[in-house]
Amino acid sequence: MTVRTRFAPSPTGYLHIGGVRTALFNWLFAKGQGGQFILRVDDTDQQRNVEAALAPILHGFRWLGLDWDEGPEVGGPRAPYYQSQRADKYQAAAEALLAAGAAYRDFASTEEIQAEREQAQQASEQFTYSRRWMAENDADIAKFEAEGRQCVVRLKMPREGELVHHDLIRGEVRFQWAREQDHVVQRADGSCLYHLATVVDDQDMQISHVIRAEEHLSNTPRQIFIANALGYPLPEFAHLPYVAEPGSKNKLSKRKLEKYLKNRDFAQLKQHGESIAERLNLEIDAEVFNPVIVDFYEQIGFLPDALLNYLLLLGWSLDDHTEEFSREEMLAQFSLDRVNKAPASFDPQKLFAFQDRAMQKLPIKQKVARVLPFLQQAGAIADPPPCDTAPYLTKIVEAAGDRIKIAGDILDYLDFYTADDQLEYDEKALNKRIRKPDDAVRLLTEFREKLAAVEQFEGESLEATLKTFVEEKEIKIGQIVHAVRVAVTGKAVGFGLFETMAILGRERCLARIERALAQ
RNA sequence: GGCCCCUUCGUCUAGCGGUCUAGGACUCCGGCCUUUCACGCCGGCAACACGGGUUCGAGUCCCGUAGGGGUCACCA
Repeated sequence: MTVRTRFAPSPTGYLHIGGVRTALFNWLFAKGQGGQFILRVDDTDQQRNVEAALAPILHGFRWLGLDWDEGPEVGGPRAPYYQSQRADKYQAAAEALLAAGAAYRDFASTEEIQAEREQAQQASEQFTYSRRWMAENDADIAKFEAEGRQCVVRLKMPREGELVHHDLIRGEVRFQWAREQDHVVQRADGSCLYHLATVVDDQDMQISHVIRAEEHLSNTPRQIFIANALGYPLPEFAHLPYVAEPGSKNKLSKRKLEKYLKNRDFAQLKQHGESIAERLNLEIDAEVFNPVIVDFYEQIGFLPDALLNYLLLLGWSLDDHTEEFSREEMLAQFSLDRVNKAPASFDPQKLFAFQDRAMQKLPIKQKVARVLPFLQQAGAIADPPPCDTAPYLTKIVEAAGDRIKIAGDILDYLDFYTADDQLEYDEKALNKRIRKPDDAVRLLTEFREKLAAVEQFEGESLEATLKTFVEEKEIKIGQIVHAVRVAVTGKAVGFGLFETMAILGRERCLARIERALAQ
C-alpha cells in the first residue's frame, strides 16, 4: 500500500507555525516511505477570495521546501483539490447516507434545536436531540414541508455501544456512541459540512494516514461513523499533540499576540524582527508580522531548514542526544511511534538557537547569497548587483563570523556601505571613546598618521602597527583601539578592528578618522 | 459541566522494572579566552505532580487524586 497523507488548510491568509508542524509530520511520514503528500483546500465555508487567502499559505510551503505531490497549482489525478469544487461528491455521499439509513432529513428549526439544547443544559443533562422533526418517510416530508419547514441532513448516530479504535499515537481510544450528537452534514441550501467533506475526500484521494492535531480526536468517531456507513475502508489515524504557547500549555493561537508579547523571549524575537523590518522599510502587517506565523521568519532571513529542524523536535525525538537533522536525515529517521503525547510549548529561544547553529554551518558563499537581498532591499546595493559586489561582501560576511544569526542581521553592518561623509556616529560611543578621554584626540591623530604610512593595509600589518604604536606611546591597548573603532565604524561594537579596517581600505579609514576628529 | 487526552529540570526531551546518586539540548548563573561584540571552552543551578498498590526492586506497570489541556456548531 502506498502511503498517502494530506494537509488540509483552510484559506485564512496566513500559515500558522502549529499548522506547519502538522504538515511537516505528514510530509515526513509520507515522503520518508516513498509515498505522497497531498494538499487539499478546506474551503467549504469560505466563499470569497479563496485564492488570495491561500496564496500566502502556498508561498510558505514553498519557502519551507515542503512540496506537495497533488493539490492546488500542481493538480493531480484526484482533482479538484478544493472542497468548494467538490460539492457533487458530497451531495452523492449525503444521499448514500440517507439511503443507508445512517442519516435522516431533519425539519427542526435552529431555534427549536437550541431550545432543546438549553433545556438539557438546565437539567444538567447531556443534550440528545429528540428527533422530533425527523422525517422517516415521504409522508413526514410532505407534512413538514406543508408547514413551511426546511430540512437539513443529520447523522443518525447510534445511541448505545462504544467505539474502540486504535490511534497510531494515542493507542487505544474508546468512545461511547451515545455521547455523540446527530451532527448536521448538509445544510438546507444543499451545501455540505466539513465532517462529511473530509471523509469523502480522504476516501476519494486515497489517504492512507490521517495525521492531524489532537483537537480533531473527538471528531474522529463521527468521521468513522460516516466512513463505515458509506462502506469506506478506514484510514489510519494519528493525533498529534498541539503546539502550545510559550510558557503555557494552551494551544498556540494567532489571536493572542498581545498576551505572548508579555513573554520575554517571544517579545525579544519579535523585536529582533522589527528592527530588521524597520531598516528594510518594510511595511509591517501586524496580522502577519508575528512569530506565530511563518511569513515572519522568511521576512527577516531565517533559514527554512532551521525552522523545520526546530519544529521536528517539537513533539518528536530520535534519541537522547541527536538534535540536528538535515532534510535527508529527517526523512530517513522520522517515525510516528516516537511522537510524544503531551503538548509542547513553542520556545522562541530554542528556535533561535537552531537558526544560530544552522547559520554557523552555512558555507560562506551561501551566507553571502542569503544576505545580499537584504542589502539590496535596504538600498545599500543595487539590483542587479554591480560585479564587484561579491568579493567585498564576502569579506564582510567572513569578518562578521558568527555575528550574523539571521540574514537580516547584515543590516547591523550597513556602515560598510555608507559613504564616509555620511557615516553617523553613535553619540554615546563618541563621547566615551573620543571626546572624553584626555589623550584620545591626540592619540587618534597620531595613529592616523601611522596608518597613512603603513605599507600593507591588511589585518596582520595593521595589528602590528597598532602594537608598535602602543609600545611607543607607553599606553594601554584599550586607549587607542576603542577610539579607532568608533572613528571608523561610528559604533562601539563590531567585529575585529583590523579586519574591519582592511575591508574599508586605507583611504576610507583615514577619511573616517579625520571626520571623527572633527566631531 | 459532560466526554476525551495529557503530566520527567523554566522550556524541548531521553528513559519502554534493576545500568537513574535520572542523561542531552536551550535558557539562566559563574569563570576562561578577548581590542568591543559575537563565537568558543570549562563549571554550576535545576525535574520523575501527589497518594495508594503490584514487585525482591517503580520515573518506568495498575488504581485513585490533583493539575493542565482539547472538545462539545447548520466553523474547519
